[in-house]
Amino acid sequence: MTHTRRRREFLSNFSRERNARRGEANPVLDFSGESLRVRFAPSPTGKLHLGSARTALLNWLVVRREGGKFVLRLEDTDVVRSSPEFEQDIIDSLKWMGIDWDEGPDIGGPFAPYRQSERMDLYREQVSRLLEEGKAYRCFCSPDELEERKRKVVAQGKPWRYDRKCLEIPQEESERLAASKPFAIRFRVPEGKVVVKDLLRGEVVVDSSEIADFIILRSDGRAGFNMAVVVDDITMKVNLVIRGDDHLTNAVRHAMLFEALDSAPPLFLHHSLLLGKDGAKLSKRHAATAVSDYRERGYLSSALANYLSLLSWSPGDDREIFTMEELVSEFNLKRLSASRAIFDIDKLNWINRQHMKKLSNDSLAGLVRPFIEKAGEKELQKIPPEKFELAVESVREKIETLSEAVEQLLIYTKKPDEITDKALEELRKTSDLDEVFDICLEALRENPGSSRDVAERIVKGLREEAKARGWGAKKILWVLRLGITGHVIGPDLIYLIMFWGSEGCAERMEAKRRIHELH
RNA sequence: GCCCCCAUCGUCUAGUGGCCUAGGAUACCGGCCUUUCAAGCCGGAGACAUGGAUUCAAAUUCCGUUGGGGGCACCA
Repeated sequence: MTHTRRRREFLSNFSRERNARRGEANPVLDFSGESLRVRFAPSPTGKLHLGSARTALLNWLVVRREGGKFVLRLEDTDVVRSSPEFEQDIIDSLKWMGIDWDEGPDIGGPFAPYRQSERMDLYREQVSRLLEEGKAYRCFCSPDELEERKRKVVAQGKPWRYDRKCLEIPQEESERLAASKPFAIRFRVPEGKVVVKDLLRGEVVVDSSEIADFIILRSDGRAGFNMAVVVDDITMKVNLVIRGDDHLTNAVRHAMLFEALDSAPPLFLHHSLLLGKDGAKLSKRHAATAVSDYRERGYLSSALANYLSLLSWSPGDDREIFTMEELVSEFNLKRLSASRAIFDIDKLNWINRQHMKKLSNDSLAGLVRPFIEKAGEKELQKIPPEKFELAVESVREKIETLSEAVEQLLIYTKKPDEITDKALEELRKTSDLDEVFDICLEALRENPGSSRDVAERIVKGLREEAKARGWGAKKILWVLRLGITGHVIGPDLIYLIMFWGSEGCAERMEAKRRIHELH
């Protein structure tokens, strides 16, 4: 595991260097008195993706653990694909997950605005500066021309990279042409090796000849992504950039831009990407990808965050279930792994179950209720609160998500005489059916009420009755279940009796016996 | 194609040269429990990609190979 070694060496060098300067110790990160500033910068071109949520969570955990500020910045320069609805989804989803920010488009902050679309002048200013300093140049090649030249090069089997045609244009001519011809501005990539300091991967060295002169200002006057990001990270004083692996090569461009703008680059951490079962970047063809999808499906936010945190990270012991608070105190960058992470819904389901287990019946019932309303189950909504809580308690062990509770609870809305074919069949093949029915009804009538005691007494009594007759307990209890619910599966008998009361259960059994002629 | 990143059970991971006949979790299979479905408990199967090198000793260090991923846009 090369990465482990490199990361640890780098981390220890990093802290040693800093600590020596300050003369004090900090276990992981130390910015020489500057406070930590991290950012999460999604582009509102879709709902908050699980992978982005993981990035946001990583940033949040680090900053809440180490102290510092968390900045939310919207990278909405793509006017066509960006939309306010997606922006809202991102904000709602982050909040739902328990991720909060100290500065952002909704709450402002000392470096506002926090939407790139509102910062264009700032970018143009810096682009002009680069242009004046000869670190950038105008490119008059039209998209069609570029396409044409690219096609020719590719046809010869050579890799295409911008050919610097416009770099040859003399300064005066460039300025003259600028008045009459549309142009974009490209960054003039300097020669030499570029080093990206990455907390996870050590120092990544790339020769700048690998990088083409990229666009920093489009011909329509909008700044390019790389330029906007760098100007923002400088002006917002971001000193740690945690983002996906897919930006590692961009980091090389960014490092060059920081240098060109006379700014120290932040420290980077490029985490591995979230992948689907087949190993490709997680996308809709693998599973639902939006955080809001999981919210709607009845996952607990704490479970989703817990699961996401466990990809590429472990506490170093066998513990796996953490609340958000526990994650903040346990999370440590030193234990983050650089290897890939495949999304596994089974594990998420299990973790969700573990989180639901920790909830009281009362809280769980409260969380289930909205799912019933959304499902439009009127009958379930009519159940009075105490009964509802009881009903939820009776199904909680059976469900993996909150929404699954709805279908499980439906058993409590069945009419007294309703029965499934399967249940009828089971009853009809029971020997001494009439007698067993009578035994059940008698036990129910002799113990009126709906308390747990009553329910337990009834079931216990029926067990003894079966034993006395030399039957298995199943012979009687199976009929009791089918008689009360009309279904072959369902909650524990104790709960059924408590829910309907022994009188109610007796009525339900009689209704079925009469209407379906069970003898 | 070029550049970069990654590589332990199907999946998530523990593992920093001897505690490793590789540990845990999940999923899977079997058993127990049991009125059903679950849950729970017990057990089983299941991995160091590969070839070299260093070393008394390598999952762990180094090099090559293979495989996977990402990037190479007037997208972000």
